[in-house]
Amino acid sequence: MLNLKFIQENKETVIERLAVKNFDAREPVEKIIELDNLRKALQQEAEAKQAEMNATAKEIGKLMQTGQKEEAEKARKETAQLKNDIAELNNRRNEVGTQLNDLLLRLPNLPHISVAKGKSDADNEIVKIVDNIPQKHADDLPHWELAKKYDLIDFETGVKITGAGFPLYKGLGARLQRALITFFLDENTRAGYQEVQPPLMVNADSGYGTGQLPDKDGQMYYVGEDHLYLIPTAEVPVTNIYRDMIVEGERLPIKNTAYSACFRREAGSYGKDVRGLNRLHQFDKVEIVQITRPEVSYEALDGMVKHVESLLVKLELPYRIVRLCGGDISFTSALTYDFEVYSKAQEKWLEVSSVSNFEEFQANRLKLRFKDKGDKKTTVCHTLNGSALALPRIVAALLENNQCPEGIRLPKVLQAFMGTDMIK
RNA sequence: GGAAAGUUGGGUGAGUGGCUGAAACCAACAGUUUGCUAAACUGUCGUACGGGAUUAACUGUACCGGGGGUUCGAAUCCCCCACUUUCCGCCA
Repeated sequence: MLNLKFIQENKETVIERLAVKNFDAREPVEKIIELDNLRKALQQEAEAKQAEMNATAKEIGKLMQTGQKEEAEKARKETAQLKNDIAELNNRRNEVGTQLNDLLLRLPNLPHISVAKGKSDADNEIVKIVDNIPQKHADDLPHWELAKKYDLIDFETGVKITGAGFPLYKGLGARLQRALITFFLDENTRAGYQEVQPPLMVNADSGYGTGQLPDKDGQMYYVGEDHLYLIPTAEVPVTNIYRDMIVEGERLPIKNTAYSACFRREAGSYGKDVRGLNRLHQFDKVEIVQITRPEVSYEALDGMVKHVESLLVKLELPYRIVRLCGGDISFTSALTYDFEVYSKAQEKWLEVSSVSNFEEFQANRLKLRFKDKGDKKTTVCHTLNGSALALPRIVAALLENNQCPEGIRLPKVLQAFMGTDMIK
């Protein structure tokens, strides 16, 4: 959520910058300013009357105590009109406040100044691409066939148990999941991220805190009976650890990493790129989250990008780093780098990580601020997160790229976890 | 699923209608004292939204789980809801 004062003072900038995200903000922004001004006026009027009311009430109290019943009675009668006025003013203010808040919640984050306008992922800028892109051989198999051949993943049984998009991992396939999760968590911990294991369901407050609600309502699985949402990413519970907090400045930056299963309904995204592991309703991911002082958040973002890159290097996967254009960047993000790995048999780039700086956007909703020792003022933090990494497409690329006549070679860093250097 | 108790400031915890934005203690911060440490003492010590010239002093209002009500006046009384804890039941 954008800061109201900022919108007031930078109306045109807000509209221009949101246009980069292909979001026409003129109408909502003007409405927001109008409502905010109205709210202030109503507040001032109501508070002035309330102050008068409070003073009268105090007086009545004194009169009663000193036994001046008649005077008290007289004063009491005078409060009736005030009371009505205040009630009416407050009603109007609440109405205005609700409308205002609703508009604010639906306004996307401003893209960083460096973000280019663009329509879709076709306009993203490739900032780095490695040069060892593998060539497809005629007899290369896509990962879903390799998974079957080596009995690693059973999609059909997943369908039987639950439905499409819920694969059953088996044998070395299951072990590979465990190996990757452990590897990622170990690497992230070594890089200074404290490991946490969060709940897999969250309440609505948490959903609003990180911006999934109301924007992504309908994309999350909802457990109606208990009003809980299955998390689409560990970002949600982990970032919400710090909701409604004023942290000590010296604790920053806060760095957390968490493994979680992730659940996504993916409503409306059928038809394309859904084969095998490319798109699932349930998948495993290890996430990294940072909470920083505003002035260093872009440094932190660079650090996270470097870190994620190091994971891909260690896994010996061909990758590229993409800087998202305005049209492809998410509702909540100011700047996002996507990591994609090349999957040889599909001859396709697969997104495996998205590393974003949300600046104040989430922190405003979360009411996440910090205060330095001896300082009176609180400052809103910046929040960032990234996948490090999402498993399914990593697995897809590992299987496809490392297939050879003898089986599937495993990168060195996974061999100890897997107990073998080759899936046969 | 059944029953009971509870939800107050960073923590513990007092407070059953006006003098309570909230005692006391602890923690924290600043200072005095001190050869150093410790102790002692003094002071400061919530947040949000307004006003004040958008950075001050100062000042208004709100906030004691959330929402509504009674009242001139509510942390305190009433209603609804959420959550937490404990006991019983069930169960990994």
